[in-house]
Amino acid sequence: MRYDHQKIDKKWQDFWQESGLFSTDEKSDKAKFYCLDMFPYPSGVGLHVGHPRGYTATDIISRYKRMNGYEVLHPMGWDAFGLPAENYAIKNQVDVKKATQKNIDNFREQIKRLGLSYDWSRELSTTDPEYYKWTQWIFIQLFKKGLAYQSMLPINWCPSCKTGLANEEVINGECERCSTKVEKKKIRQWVLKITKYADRLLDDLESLDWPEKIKEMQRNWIGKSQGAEIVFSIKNEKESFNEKIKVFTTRADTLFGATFIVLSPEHKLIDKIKEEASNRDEIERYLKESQSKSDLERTDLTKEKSGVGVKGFFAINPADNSKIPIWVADYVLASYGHGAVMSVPAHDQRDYEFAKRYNLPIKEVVSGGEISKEAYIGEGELLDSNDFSGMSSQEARGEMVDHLEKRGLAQKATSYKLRDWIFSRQRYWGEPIPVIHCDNCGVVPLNEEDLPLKLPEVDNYQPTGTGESPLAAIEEWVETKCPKCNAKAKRETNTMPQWAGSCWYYLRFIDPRNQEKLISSEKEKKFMPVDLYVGGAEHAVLHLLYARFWHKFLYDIGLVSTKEPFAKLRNQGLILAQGGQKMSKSKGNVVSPDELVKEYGADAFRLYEIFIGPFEDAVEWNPRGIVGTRRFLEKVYDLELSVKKDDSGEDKLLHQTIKKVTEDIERFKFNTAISSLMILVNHYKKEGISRDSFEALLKMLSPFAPHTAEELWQKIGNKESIMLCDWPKFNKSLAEEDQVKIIVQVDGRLRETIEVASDLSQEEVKNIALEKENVFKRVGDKEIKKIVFIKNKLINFVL
RNA sequence: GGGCGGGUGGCGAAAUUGGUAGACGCACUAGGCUUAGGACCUAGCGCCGCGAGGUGUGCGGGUUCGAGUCCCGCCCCGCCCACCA
Repeated sequence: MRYDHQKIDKKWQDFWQESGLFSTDEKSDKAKFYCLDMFPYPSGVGLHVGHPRGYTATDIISRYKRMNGYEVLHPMGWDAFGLPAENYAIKNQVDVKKATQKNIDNFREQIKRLGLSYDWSRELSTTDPEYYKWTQWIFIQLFKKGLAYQSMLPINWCPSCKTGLANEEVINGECERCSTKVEKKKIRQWVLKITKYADRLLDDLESLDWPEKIKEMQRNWIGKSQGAEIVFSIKNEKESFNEKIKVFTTRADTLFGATFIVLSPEHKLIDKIKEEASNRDEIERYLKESQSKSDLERTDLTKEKSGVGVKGFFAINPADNSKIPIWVADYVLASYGHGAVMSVPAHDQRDYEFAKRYNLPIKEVVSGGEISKEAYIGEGELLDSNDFSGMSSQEARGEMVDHLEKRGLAQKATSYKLRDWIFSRQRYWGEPIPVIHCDNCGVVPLNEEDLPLKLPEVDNYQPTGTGESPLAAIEEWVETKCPKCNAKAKRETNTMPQWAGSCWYYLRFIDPRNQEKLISSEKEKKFMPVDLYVGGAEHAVLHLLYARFWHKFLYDIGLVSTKEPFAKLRNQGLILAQGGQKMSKSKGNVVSPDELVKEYGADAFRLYEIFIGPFEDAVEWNPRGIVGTRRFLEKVYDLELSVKKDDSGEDKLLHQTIKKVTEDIERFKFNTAISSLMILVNHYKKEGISRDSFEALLKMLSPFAPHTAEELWQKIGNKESIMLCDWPKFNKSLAEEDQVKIIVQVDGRLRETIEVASDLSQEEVKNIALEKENVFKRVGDKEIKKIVFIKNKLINFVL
């Protein structure tokens, strides 16, 4: 075998490492290009074939951009805090830190064997105290600005992981990691006020070159709706009790149809009225029942809605002062709006179902539906609504609020689905939250010069399950002095969630060893924003929203100069196991790159990773597929033996290929770029190749298959790395065809193709075409009604 | 239920503005080379048909000289969200 990939891979990987060709020159005056991968969580399983799909893409772009004269920043690091490492360590009785380091070392080796052009001098890990020092620093700034606060909250609690979870980590009522049913638990939590940034997070999406799908997911997650708050008075029969509650609605126009009020079981008013309600026991029973339900059960749409009426009390509908009943039902969420709704069964499907079940009145106030069958949620003309009757529902939406606003009973309001970010975890393996609880001073942040607050060594990472982190058991760490008054005080024992470190790592890559600051503003200005960010779509509302939030905060405190961190985002599609299943450790169908790289070489592997299908589509891994890209590389390798000494003039296909490959790289269409390189190589194999063409071919190949390209580049006598070459330019006139194939159709059906000089006129083409047997025998002496002619493409005789 | 994708050979897939459907690759078939081949070379490879030819991009209709591509109606699959008032 001439093409000894093992030797070649090693030779060039060593060369690149020593040459420093991948390191970014911060002082360069070239235009910068910041090309970033979502850094991996270094799991114990190691790399699987899904990771390198994105890494290969960014590597192609990075190498391509360097050849186009850019100073490229292309770093790699490790998102290494988090539950899996901790769980693994508990299970296998090993040291988390050591286990994590081992995983990192393994990942790094695996990645290096792929010949990816990372600037390894910038490598970082979120678990390094020199790194998390600044994560903690950011937390302190958030705290100082009032954006980090404590709250006793019924939080999502995973009884298996024994920790609180963010809303985003709860999937269908189950823990994202271990699929245990999530429970509600009230504990003290640190919360970040991401809701303060809701509007900016929403509005600035417009400016981003991101997949529309991801932007839409973020919009939905933020879930802004414009509507109104309407005030309902709550009274008892004797009218000795008089309170007011607010409800949020997007359909103020249907107010005359509000026939009852529904409170969520957690609503504050319930405590005040249940004692006096004549069916107190019934209410208590219902509250208990819904409290014991998990989120999963409460939101199960297939189940009938349940609720209980509050007897002895009623609400006043401010539209017509009618008395309407009050109900408690857990289909109303405490966490949205004001935790209470005005129920308009005629025009809301949920209220409709509820009213049907409990025989509550259904009053139609918007025309256009068939209320006997289902709720009508569309627009129409108002009915039965006093002065508003006859008005269009759209118009009434605003008018109704204006009208009530004069009496202080309503106002325009905006509601969001986005909740504040529950930021503390009752676990060990995360960044310690750098605050101290002092009896005199309250919560006091650490002095910045005392950062990093290092994680103490422990023997036991078992979560306590009491809502306290394992750190709470380390007395000598917990007991400390207040930075303000020097009295005895206790450290916060909660840690930050996994997402913390990934919220700002892209900044640290720009200035990774800065001891004084998180990032020098000079360097930040030079390299931000990230020009291209590539990773999986599964981070659409987690990492990508959190990072944008932190970035905007850092912008507000003057640390960064751009409003958004990631200018352009692309998602790689999943690589599925054979059979279309997701690859996972538990299914045992994870394909590792190691053996493939060993058997076929890094370049064949890289090529197959992106030749397999469109970059953003999910594809099934076909273990045979790599054979094709391997054969292609062997063909290229053998071409070197037949390179002709003399240059044989114009090479049209070469220039067409340069054009095609260049455009395809820019458009992320790597699969078709490779296919056109294959066509070119097949052509040369038959026709022979000149030295100039071979050099151009190698340059084009070098971002995709860098080891092979370097080796052949050297073999034909070049001294310097091919990386230092300019990207080949195509000659426009050469890239155009001077002979074209023209389709000849009769009545729209293909009858002949003719090859003629380009740019012939209709008349010339017509005459040539009509001489062809397949054409004239069909045309015969029939009348040609019309000729459709498209230059260089087609002529169609319509009879 | 809502949002976003998608449906093209045995398989992964190509196909700027409507203009040769199936490029490129895998698998397969035949022949060659060979002590041997899971290597290589040559040819073939949507379906029906010996052939001319017909037919063909989820299904049904439409626009057009011409539709994978545009319009109307339906079916199916994937992902994400989901009692958000």
